[in-house]
Amino acid sequence: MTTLKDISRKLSISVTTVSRALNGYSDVNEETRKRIHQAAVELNYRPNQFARKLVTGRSGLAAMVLPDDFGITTREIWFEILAGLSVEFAKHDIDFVLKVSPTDQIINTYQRLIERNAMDGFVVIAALPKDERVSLLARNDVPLVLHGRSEQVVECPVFDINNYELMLQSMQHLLEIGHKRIAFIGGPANHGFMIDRTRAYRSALASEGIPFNPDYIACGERMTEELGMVNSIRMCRSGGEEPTAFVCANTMIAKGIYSAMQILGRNIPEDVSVVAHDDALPEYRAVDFRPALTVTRAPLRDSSRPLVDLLVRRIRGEAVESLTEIQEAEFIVRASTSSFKSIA
Amino acid sequence: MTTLKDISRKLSISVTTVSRALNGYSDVNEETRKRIHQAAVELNYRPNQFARKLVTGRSGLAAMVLPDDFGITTREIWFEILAGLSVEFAKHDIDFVLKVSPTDQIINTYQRLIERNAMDGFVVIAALPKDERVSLLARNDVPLVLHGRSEQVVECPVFDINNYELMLQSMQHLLEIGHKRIAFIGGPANHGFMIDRTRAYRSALASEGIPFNPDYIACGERMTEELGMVNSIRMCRSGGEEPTAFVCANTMIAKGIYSAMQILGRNIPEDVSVVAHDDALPEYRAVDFRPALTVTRAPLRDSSRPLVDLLVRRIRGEAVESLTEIQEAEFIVRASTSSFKSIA
DNA sequence: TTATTAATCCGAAACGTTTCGGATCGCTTT
DNA sequence: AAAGCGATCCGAAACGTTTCGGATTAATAA
Repeated sequence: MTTLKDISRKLSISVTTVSRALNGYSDVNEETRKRIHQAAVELNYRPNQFARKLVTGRSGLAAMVLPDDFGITTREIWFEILAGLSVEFAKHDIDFVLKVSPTDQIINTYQRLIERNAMDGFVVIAALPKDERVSLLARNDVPLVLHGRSEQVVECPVFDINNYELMLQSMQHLLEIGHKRIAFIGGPANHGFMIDRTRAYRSALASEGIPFNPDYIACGERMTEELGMVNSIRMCRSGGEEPTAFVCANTMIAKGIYSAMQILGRNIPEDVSVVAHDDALPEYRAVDFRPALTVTRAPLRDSSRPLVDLLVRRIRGEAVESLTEIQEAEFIVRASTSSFKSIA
Repeated sequence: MTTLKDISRKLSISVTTVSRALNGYSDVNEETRKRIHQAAVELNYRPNQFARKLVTGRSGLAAMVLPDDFGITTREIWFEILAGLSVEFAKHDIDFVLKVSPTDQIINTYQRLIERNAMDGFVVIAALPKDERVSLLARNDVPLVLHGRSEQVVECPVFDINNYELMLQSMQHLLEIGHKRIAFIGGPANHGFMIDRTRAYRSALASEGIPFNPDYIACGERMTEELGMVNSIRMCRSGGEEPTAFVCANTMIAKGIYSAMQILGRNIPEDVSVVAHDDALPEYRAVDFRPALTVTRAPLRDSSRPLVDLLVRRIRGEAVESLTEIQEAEFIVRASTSSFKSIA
């Protein structure tokens, strides 16, 4: 392994200068910088991360810890997120470490990681309004980036999609084409994104003077096909008035509703309209639904870059105030929504 | 952050002795060791991994690099593997870093990681007979553990399931209950596990004097439902004699065959028998197949522990010869296989 | 001419460990 | 009494970087 000292010796230049040249300091002559760089590539020099960490305090490591029961979502989605983060971190020369922890040990795992002091930062996904993970990390002054907005006023960078707005768009679309009985099937009620979307749901209804019907809203721990299937069937069979439209927190739920409607002998979009939020998972392509699914679209893959960027900037010491990014979703009308014709 | 020096100062004992006490060396008095340990917990001492790495050369980091197109398998499976590795490494106080790399850059990625010299070891999955990753790592003397047997005689620990044996079991079962036209649908022909299983397939046939029919074997890059579906349909429609039994390299393929048979109007197990190898993924539970699927079973989850153990022992310097572990699969007969009755 | 300044460079300390090569002391053997 | 030994401890160097606080030189300003 070649070290600074090797380059220093070869060129008869001090270790200090070699270090400063390689790190782009201004107090080194342009020509010696050239020579140093050249020697560095010739000798195939790689800085020793650990020596560097020892003095700078940076480790070049960032982590994410996830529950071994996969929390609100599925393996595919986690993997999508992980893969994205890994490649984005790599661009900043940061190694991405994955910690899987028993669900009831999550906080302990964070605690240990913080104590060991080996991570430059964390990415925290699926923010709860009062998120213990966030407060623990923030309290210990370790950089984190949060996916999803947390209620607590916290000194940390945040990335999120505009959940309020995208829900509003879906609702307005359905309302415009005449729907009045609109159901919403989503994830855990306590999560940030659900709070925002529920708020938008209610406010859209209110703006049309439609009373809020609690039977038309369903929340489940896991946003799966099953959730969509079970709840849409329940809503249609409850004996009351059936919903004429469904909005779903993701495309898996929509898929479940498609199956349910087939079982119940309802046609999409003639009998019921369906719109979903689309994370753009390759396994659930909204365009491949039959009929093709109307969605608000915000690819999960696209969240990795901003998440990593925000965290890196935080680690570099940028002011937290500037580190917020809210992404707007795209609204794409396809064949799964059509205007509601009341039964003749 | 508390350091050795802090403990040393507090107890008026040299840093050396503190270090040696904490690391269990024998040349420190039992009583002072006690005091040191106590002080360590009082001060909440955590050794600085980076200082340690600097002198020992160990980083407490292990990595796995995977292709961004997920190679032979699916997101769920990768995630299952990742999760298992993460928790097992954690037991050895090793952080697990995940590298996702463009498929055509895999070797470069390894190269860079090796140069940076920041990983204690790698786990390499899905061995090819001549595996460039393996030879690269071995050549550079970096510890790795291999999942799947590689043809090349290589100085590295290996974990595998007994692919030859499990295939033999499936075949013998089918042969015993009278099947003669047995098809095999599996993964990429060049992978170690496929080579072993194909060998077993042919030798089982040979032992019954049944000629090998190349039309009855199908290999695909990705072992998915689609692969099972497409190939089983093709085999049944080829115009020649239809197979009376299928053996599948995993349960997803089996699922595809189930769908295909339904489409073709064939009943399982009356018309065709199906047996698969079962990695025990929660999403594809063989017992939940209708009819329940006969399998050779070797849970993927169970491979994490041996993989990690082998790698850790290799890192610690154990002789490679002792570091091989081959796991036998369990054979479980369920309802998807029944004796072949030639059409009356 | 002398003082100032800018451009380059460098020595040495520091980060927190581990480890090599003794040192000390009291006991046992000769 | 001298030598040897085991048990226990420790100083100092080393790992590879970064960085603080100058040092040197030549050009510029006074």
